[in-house]
Amino acid sequence: MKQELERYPVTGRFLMGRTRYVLDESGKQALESAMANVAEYPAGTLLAARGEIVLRSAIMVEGFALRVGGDAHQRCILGICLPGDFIDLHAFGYGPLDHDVIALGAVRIGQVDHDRLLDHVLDKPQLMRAFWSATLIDGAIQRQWTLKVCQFKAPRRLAHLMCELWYRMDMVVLAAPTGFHIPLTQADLAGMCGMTAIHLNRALGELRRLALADFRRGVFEAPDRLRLEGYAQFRPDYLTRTLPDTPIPSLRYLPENTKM
Amino acid sequence: MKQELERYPVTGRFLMGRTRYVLDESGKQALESAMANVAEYPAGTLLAARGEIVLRSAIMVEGFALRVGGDAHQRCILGICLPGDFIDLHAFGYGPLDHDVIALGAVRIGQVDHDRLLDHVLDKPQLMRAFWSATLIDGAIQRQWTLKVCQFKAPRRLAHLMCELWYRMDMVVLAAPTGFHIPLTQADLAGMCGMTAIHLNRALGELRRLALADFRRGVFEAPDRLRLEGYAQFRPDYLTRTLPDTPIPSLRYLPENTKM
DNA sequence: CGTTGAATTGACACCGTTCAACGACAGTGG
DNA sequence: CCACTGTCGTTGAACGGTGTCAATTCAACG
Repeated sequence: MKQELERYPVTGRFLMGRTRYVLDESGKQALESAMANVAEYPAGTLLAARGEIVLRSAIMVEGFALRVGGDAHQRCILGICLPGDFIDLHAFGYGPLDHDVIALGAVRIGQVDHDRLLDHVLDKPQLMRAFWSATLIDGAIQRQWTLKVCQFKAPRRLAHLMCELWYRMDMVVLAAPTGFHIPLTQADLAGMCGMTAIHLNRALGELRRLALADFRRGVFEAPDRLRLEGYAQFRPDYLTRTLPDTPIPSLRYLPENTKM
Repeated sequence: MKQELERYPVTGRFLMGRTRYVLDESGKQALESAMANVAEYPAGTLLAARGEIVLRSAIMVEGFALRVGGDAHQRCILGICLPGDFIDLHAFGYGPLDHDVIALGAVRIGQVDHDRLLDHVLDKPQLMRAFWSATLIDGAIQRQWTLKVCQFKAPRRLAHLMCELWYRMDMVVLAAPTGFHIPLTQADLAGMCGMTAIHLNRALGELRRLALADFRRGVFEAPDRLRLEGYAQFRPDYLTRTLPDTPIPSLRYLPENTKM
C-alpha cells in the first residue's frame, strides 16, 4: 500500500481497499496524470457550492471535507470526504450540485477539468467503471446513513457513524488499531447524526459511560473495537461491496485484487 | 412520449424526463432488446434479497417495489422503484445487495443476465453512461431522503415525500394534474419517512387539516400543488439533474423561524 | 355475515430540542 | 506573566415531538 501511495501520490488512495483492482497500471497512471493539478485550501473553504454547475472535478489528497445540505437555519451534514474520495464526481456532467462541500481543516486536492476527464473516460472504459463504482459505494453509504437515522437512537447512531469512519480510515491507511484522528467538532458529529450538538454531547457521554468509545478534540479512541461494532450493530459489507471468500462473478476475469 | 412507450414498451420509461437523451436510437434499441425477458410477479414477491449476489438486473415495467433495510424488528424503507427504474442496477457487478426489494402490488419487470448486459455496456459506452447517470440520480434522491429525515418533522417529511413521488410519477407519465395513484399503505409511508405508522397517521391528519393533501387507499390528491410544495420546501432540482427553470417556491406557508 | 387488514384515536412515557448558564481550553495582545 | 476573547464542550430544567400500548372503527372481500 505504501508502494501504491509512492507511485500515485495524488490518486493512490482512490478506491483503495475497495474496487481499486478494476484499474490496471495504465488506468491508474492515466488517472494520476489527469488529476496532477494539486492545490491547497485553508479550513472552511467552500470547495463546491450548491446550484453551481461544476466544470471540474477534484479528489481529496489530504484533509477532509463535509457535504452540507439544508439551509442556514438547520444545517445538515450529508456526507464526508476522506482522502481518496472524489469531492464532486457525482456532478460530472450531470448538472448542478445539490449541496455545499466545505473543507474541514486545511485540505490538498487534485483537480481536473471535466472535458479533459471525459477524454480519459471515453478512452479507457475501466476509468468510467471505476468512477461508477465509486459513486455506487457513495450511494451505499448514503443508504446506510438514511437507515441509521431512521432506526437508531442517538448513542447507537453515533457509535455506528464512528465505526463507519474507522473502517473508511482503515481502508485508506489512516487509522490506528486503537482509533483515529479527524478534525471534527461535536457540532459536526451532531450534523452527521441528525441531532443537536447538545444531544450529541449526551450521546457521547453515554458511550463514555459504557466504556465503548471516546472522542476529544478530534481524537477518537475505542478500547474494544468488536464490542463497539456489536453495540452499533455495524456490518461493514456496504463499504467494501465484496462478499468475503466469494469472487465477484462478473469481474472474475479482471486482474488480481490487491490483498488487504 | 407515448411514441417512446410504443417503440420501447419495456424500457421506454428508463430515465424519461431526465437524462434519457444520452441514449441515441441504437442505444435505446440495444437496451430494449437486452431487457426483453419480461416476467410478472404477485404482490409481496421478494424481487431481490440482501446478501445475495445478483447475477441479473431488472427494470420495473409496470408496478412498484420497495427497498427495505433494517431487520424484522425495525423495518425501514430506503427507497421506492417506479416504472422505468432499475431494481438492482447498483448491484451490477459490485457485490451483494445491502437491502431487500419487495414488490408493492403485482409487478411486471424486464430482466437480463449481467454477463449479457456487460457485453452491451462494453459495446456501447453511452449505455454505461446512462446507467451511471441513473445511479447518480438514485444517489441524489437518497441524499434528499437523509436530509428530509434529519431536518423535518413528521408532517413536512410526509409532504416532501409526496411531492417527490408526484414529480417522479410525472416524469414517467403516470400522474394526473390533481394527484396520482400508488398502492402504498400508511405503514409503508411511515417506513419511508422514518416514523411509526401511528405517527404518520397523525402527520397525514395534519396535512388534511391544513387542506394541503389527502391520501386514502392508494389515492393521493392535493388541491394546490404549489402550496403543498411551498409547505414542504420542495425543490425538484435533485430529481432532474438540470438547471431549475422555476423560481424559488414561496416560503410564506412556513411557520415562524423555528424548527420545521 | 364474519374475517381480515388498514386506519384512527386516546393515554402515557420517553427521547430529543430548546434555552440558559457555566466550564475548559487555545490564541492573542497587553 | 496576565487578562481578554472566542470556540468548543458540558450540564440542568422545561417543553414538545414521537414511540408505545390498547382499543375501536372502517373498508374490502370471501
